[in-house]
Amino acid sequence: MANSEPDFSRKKPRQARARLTIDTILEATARILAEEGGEKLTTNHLAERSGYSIGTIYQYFENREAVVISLIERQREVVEGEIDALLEARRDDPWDEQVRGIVRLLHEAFARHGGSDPRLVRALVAFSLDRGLPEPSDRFVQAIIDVWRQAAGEGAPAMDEAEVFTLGRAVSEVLRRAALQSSPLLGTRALEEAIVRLVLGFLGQPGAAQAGA
Amino acid sequence: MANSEPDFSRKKPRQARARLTIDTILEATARILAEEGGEKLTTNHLAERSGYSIGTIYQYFENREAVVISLIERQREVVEGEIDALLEARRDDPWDEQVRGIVRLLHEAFARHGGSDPRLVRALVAFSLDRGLPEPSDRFVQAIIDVWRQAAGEGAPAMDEAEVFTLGRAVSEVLRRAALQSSPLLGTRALEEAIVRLVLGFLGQPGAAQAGA
Amino acid sequence: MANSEPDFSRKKPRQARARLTIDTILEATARILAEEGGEKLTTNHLAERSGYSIGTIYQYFENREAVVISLIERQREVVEGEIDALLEARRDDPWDEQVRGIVRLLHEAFARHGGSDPRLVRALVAFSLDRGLPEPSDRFVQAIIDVWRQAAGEGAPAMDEAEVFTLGRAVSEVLRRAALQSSPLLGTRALEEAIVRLVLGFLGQPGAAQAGA
Amino acid sequence: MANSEPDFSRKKPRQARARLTIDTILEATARILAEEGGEKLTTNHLAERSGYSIGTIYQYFENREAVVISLIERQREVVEGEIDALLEARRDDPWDEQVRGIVRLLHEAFARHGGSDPRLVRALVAFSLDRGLPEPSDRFVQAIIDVWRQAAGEGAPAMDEAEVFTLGRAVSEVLRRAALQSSPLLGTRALEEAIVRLVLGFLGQPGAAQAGA
DNA sequence: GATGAATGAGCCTTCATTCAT
DNA sequence: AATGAATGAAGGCTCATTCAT
Repeated sequence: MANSEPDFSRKKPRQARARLTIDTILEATARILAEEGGEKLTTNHLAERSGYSIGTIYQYFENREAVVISLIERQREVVEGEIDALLEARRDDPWDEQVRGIVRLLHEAFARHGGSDPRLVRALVAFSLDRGLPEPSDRFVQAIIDVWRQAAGEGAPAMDEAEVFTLGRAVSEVLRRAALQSSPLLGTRALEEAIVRLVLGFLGQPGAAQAGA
Repeated sequence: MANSEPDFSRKKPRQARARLTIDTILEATARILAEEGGEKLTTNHLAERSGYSIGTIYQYFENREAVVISLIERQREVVEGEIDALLEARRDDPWDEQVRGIVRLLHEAFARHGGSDPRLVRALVAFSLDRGLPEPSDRFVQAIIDVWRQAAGEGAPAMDEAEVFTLGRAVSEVLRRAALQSSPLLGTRALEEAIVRLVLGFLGQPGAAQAGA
Repeated sequence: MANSEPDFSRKKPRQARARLTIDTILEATARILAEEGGEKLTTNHLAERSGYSIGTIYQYFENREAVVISLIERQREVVEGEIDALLEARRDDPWDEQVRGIVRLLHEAFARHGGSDPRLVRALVAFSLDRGLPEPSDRFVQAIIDVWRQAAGEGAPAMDEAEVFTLGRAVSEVLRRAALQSSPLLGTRALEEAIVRLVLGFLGQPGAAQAGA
Repeated sequence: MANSEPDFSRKKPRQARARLTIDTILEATARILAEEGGEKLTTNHLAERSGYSIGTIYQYFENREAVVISLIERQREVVEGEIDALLEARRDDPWDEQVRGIVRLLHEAFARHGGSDPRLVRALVAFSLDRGLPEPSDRFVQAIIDVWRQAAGEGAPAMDEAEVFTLGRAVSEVLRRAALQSSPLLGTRALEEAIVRLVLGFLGQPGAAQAGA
């Protein structure tokens, strides 16, 4: 025990320090993207704004691209974590209320980031597109569908791939566009209502069993 | 009268030549974007692939960016023209059939371009995002709404801004994502059905008057 | 006689036209130099501002440099012509008055051009320097010395090369600098007096015979 | 105490290295200007001749122009330093001897640089003219005037702006022209005498108090 | 671990000049 | 005589990356 402590404490600070460095660099990256745009994200400039030297950046990231990818992954983790936690809390509401809740959560998440850092969102999306990076998983669509099927009972027809794709993309892309454009609609009750209407209309439409009937 | 012809023909060839040059350059641009990706669109490479010298490119475009913008505008014009023409032809179908028709047209347009040049679409979208360029006008949403309101009669409630935005974005972004990802769903009947379901569900949902009632 | 006329008139218009073209081009050159600076004197820009095409410019001038050299020569001719004419008119004044007159003429010439087109003067001088072009001949120094020697009589000691150089350069460079800097002194009585004092002091100094003594 | 040394030496080498790099680049710049002319001063060529890469040049100079400006400033500092030192040493000579001394110093300075690097002088002057850079301060004129006034006593009339300008320009421009033209007069006793005559004649002329009277 | 001087491929762009019409 | 589309060498400069300290 006494032995493991020193090793641990000797390592911990190092790891903690490394993590701090990485965090600082990623934060500087986000700041540049948000405030100055993707074109200003040069390694030299990143070194300057992060307070670390170029050499240090290359100590932690293989190349410039790796920094951006790392940032994207981190953003994704944060958003997914938020969604999971929020879904957890609403487990007992009636199904359409739960759907509304899910939409609201997503909406709020986008409103939070999109409202403050449209350029960051824009830069990251553009980057993802350009490299063909995968999009954040649509965990929330599955949640909506799960909620709906549970209410509809066993008899509800399965949704095919095209329907899942359509529902998922429709919701997330509407929000994303609003964020990208810094639309004044983002964060309003009206937008939330419209998206809820889109989802409920889709689920309640012929071709899908009437849920809760 | 016969005398004015020579003057005319002396100018005509020049303009025709210029137009040919511009077209060739834009085609080479599209080819590079589609086949090699946005990073390979350097002025030198474009000169090489277009068959013209760098100097010639700069005779017709102010800078590299202007070439891409020009290409985007041209693509937009083509797509909008197609949509207009197609809308014209379906004027007399029943309203939900017309909606289905509009969706199909859009779907086909995306399937055509997206299917063959996903990288081109990707590159152009990424470029548009990065510069904050305006999106192609959503003429088709208005068409859908017009068709629906005509069927619903005078009593149909007006759609608010959020609803128009949501419906328009949902349809176009679902298709765009499918094209960007080169999804195998693109062009399938299943995807078309799912989108139609999305639209009809939205229009038939409480909050909107029941059309055709 | 009747025969030569047609030939003449056929040639005259051509030559006149050519001269007009050349004049127009040179004027445009001077205008660019004066208004936009030497860096803007590109063949394309010159074509644009002169109203002639690039091809036409190359019809009359071997290359871009030749245009500037031609302009410099023309300027020199104009200035020298003015000086000669002015010297002619003062032939009978007393010698120190003649010296004053010569200085005033030079001063006025510089004030006229330098005051209005300091950038043109600057550009032409810089160009001359850069290519090592010869400076406008110092005809006026010789005039001053001639006037002085005539008054001093045969006994006046000859001026050596260094003295001629010094006197000539001193006068012309003081004026040129004033023009180049757009000095507010240029054109003032005070500057004229100071230069006259410089010249008379030089001529009246030991080492030179006292003129008119 | 001994401990502080390492920190110091860790920084020192860096600065020393940077200074060496800058010096080398400036020397290469002067060499190119002197040997090949201003047109050959391209960034690529400078990199080649300095032995550093293009990137290194841009690490220390904002752009090509900044290199030349830096060189001009350095030259100016050197010349002004020489003049100051030389003035200091002659403080006790009689006034006209002091004037002669000052002229000689200037003359020697020009003869030294101008004689060896006429193209360098030419290039730097042309550059200065083109950008409208300020001329090296005329510290020496003030020195001449100070010496003269001290000898003339309190009663000596003040020199007006035009007189100071004329005297200063006359001396420096005569020398500069000689350097620019690589005149064989440069460095000769005859030229020195002629300039001294110019100065003394100016100072002794009516309109200025007779010095030493 | 951290540093930052040095690198250099390669980018975008300019502009004098040619030549077919 | 006049045109101007086309050319392409060459220039200034950026920036991701390396490596000796």
